Amino acid sequence: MGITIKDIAKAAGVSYSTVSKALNDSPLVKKETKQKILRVADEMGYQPNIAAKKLVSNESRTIGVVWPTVERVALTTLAAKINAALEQQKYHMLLSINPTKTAVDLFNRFQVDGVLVFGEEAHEEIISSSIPLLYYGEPGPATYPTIDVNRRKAIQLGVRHLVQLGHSRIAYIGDLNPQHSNQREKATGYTLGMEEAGYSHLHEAVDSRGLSWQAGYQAVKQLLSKKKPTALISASYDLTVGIIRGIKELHLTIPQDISLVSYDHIPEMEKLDVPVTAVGTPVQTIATEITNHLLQLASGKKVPPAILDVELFQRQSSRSPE
DNA sequence: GCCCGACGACTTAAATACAC
DNA sequence: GTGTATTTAAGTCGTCGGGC
Repeated sequence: MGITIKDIAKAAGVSYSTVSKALNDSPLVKKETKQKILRVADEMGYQPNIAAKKLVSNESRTIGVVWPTVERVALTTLAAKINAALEQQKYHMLLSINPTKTAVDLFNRFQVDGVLVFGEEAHEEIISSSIPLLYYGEPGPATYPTIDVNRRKAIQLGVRHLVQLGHSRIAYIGDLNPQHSNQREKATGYTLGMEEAGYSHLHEAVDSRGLSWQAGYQAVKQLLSKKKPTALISASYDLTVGIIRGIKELHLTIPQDISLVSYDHIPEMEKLDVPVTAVGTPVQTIATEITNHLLQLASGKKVPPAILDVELFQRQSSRSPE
């Protein structure tokens, strides 16, 4: 059993009602008394009991997040930003790495105020929840709202950028599994971008069969053993890490021998061996939008589906072909 | 199956203590 | 007597276990 306001009341020599008021910054408690109570609470390591608060306020100020993988850097960055945004609103975040249905059931039992589902894979199970759910990425059941990045437009932007630089032999490396609709969107963006530029005949999409750095490494080796594109578009940050490694091992340089544009608009792109041109929605914007949506859902409001606009952030990895 | 009490945090109204 | 600070008591919330 942890420290309760009754323990603090006893230690501070006041009633628990006064402790409650002091902890909630009530003007009905004298400044000196309030400071003393806060000091005692701090010394005793007091942490409010979320379950008890929920009984009174009917809100836990906690958001559950169904976490698909701990391996993807872009998602880890996004989760950290969401956590920071929720903290600013005095909310807490709980992560579950259980399968979606198990995690949602668990969060229902914990009575969190809302649940964010990272839809990285197709949702075959029908999830039912009395708590508001928000899906990011892969859409969930039609009854729940979805927020996503315009992935198709992002990759199209990348193709346009490379075409404007003078590239025509532009290849794409990404997960081409038709069951993953958000990955399919990126591949469609590539196809449309190539069509728009009149380069359909140069279309070269390589299935990385996953989004890990290893997948990117294997895919780029496979591609460059047969073809010699002047530019590459990668479908994710992790793939990009593997692609850079593969290109380096083949004694090619970025961007002199091959230009590179990557999906995932995250600050980590700046820190790679070669700072990489990125397309997508800035991760901070995604985090802010997701947080706003979650808090609206938690307060009982309805939110429409949202598709976030994208941008291109040019760095050293892309330039005109030599 | 129904009722009741307990759990912890919180609110509120009423009562009390104390200084001026 | 008045005003301020604090205490007391009661009630609320959802869930669970125990007693009848």
